[in-house]
Amino acid sequence: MIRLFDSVHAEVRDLTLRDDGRVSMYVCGPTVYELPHLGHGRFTLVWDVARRWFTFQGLDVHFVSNITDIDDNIIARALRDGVSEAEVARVYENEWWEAMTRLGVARPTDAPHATQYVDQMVELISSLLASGVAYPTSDGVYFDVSRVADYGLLAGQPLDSLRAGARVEANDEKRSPLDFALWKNAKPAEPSWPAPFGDGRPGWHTECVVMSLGLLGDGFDLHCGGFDLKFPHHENERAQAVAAGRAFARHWAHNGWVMVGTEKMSKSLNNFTSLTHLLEETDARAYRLLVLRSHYRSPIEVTPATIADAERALARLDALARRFALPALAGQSLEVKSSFHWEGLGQGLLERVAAKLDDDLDTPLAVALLFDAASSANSLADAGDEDSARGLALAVAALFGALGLALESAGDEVDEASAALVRQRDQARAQKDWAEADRLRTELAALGWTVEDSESGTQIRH
RNA sequence: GGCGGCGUGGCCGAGUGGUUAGGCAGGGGCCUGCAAAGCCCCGUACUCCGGUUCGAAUCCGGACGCCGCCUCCA
Repeated sequence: MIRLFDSVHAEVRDLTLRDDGRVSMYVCGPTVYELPHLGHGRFTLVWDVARRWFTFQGLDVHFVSNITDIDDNIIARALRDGVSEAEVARVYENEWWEAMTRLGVARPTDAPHATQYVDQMVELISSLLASGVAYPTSDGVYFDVSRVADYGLLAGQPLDSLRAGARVEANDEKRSPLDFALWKNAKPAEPSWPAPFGDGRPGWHTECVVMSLGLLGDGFDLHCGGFDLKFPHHENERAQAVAAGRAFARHWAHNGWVMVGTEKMSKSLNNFTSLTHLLEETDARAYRLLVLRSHYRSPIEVTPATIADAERALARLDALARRFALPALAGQSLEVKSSFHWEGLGQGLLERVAAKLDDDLDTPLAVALLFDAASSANSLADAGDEDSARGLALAVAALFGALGLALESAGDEVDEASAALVRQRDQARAQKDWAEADRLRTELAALGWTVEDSESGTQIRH
């Protein structure tokens, strides 16, 4: 049984599924109007890991994550850049998938676009208007939060105290400052869609509720996203579903944010670092390992120092992969437990790691166990027990693969000039000409190579 | 103001009422022609003040500090 912290109940509880053996999960995706930042990288990695783990454990996962391709920010960006909204969305959606590919985040089963669900949004809004839960104003259609009895469930506060702290500016036509826009009336030169209650475009909260219910159906299993979406976004999604008489998510899970120093990385603080930029200069696996080494609900700091730390830890794992010539795993493919052979030490490792991951995705402890196992594998091999060592190392690679982290056993490509130096060095060493051997090592080092001697001769890597 | 989270050794970062988290960096050793990689050993930490307990970093109370949500945000 997989257990997960549920944001509504504020405790770890069993992940009970609507359909046995199948998980339906929705993760709020990006609004595509700029390059993805580190926070996007965090949440996609966290939920990619969750999805991969569920899959590894034999569950059939239906993973939906949307692309919001119409919204205020996109319109503003289009105006600034002098291009169409569709063009802004196209450009930044491409950047998004490019970054996801580099991060090794597997494609969602479905990645719906908001603009392709407008008809269903109009339908929902019409029904909410008909039942009196929604009301029109001069600039759009709003949702009356007082009509949902348990509004505030996700916020963990009753409506009154939420209202008391409301920072939204007063709007005479809104019945409550917490009421939110379901539909924004068309403005000149802005994209709009026809609707019986007036041409316009959908509000953000309406997009996600329609897409999640549309693709996963009523009472789907798990709704995920960053903590900052818990309220008001997820609260408002849920409110619409409840008002429409539809069962919404059975479980809610939220991930911690990325910190910049002591502050949260966020739009309003304008302190975000582009994920695209990070991936241009570092091994994307380092970010994944950094994410895996802290709990998904804790905040993390992503800085050159923490990334470098992760890169050095990664080097240790790659060295293990080279030593045992472990197969490359992960990438876009999702691993499944049953496709590996588990026995002996590997079986024991699997059981211990699985116990941690099944318990609220405790990746930091799982990773600690895997590093321990890596040391054991090396130790066993040093002691001459190659079979046990290799079995354990294979299990380590399989489990990292399950989490989407591919260990690299392939050496770097060696150019002919460097290869010639390697041959010369082997010759010098065979003749015990240590001075020449050391000279050649220095020469290789100057070309950026780290030299390692082995039974099969000089090996070099970057 | 309401609600929630956090404060761990040089750094990152877990965790349980009593026994080594793990990684990085550092020191010593083994291995090596010398290295690299690997292995072994080493730090005895938990904001502060009370309390509960045979025993608390881990439970309770308080103080201090920090952060988040109640606008947009992953």
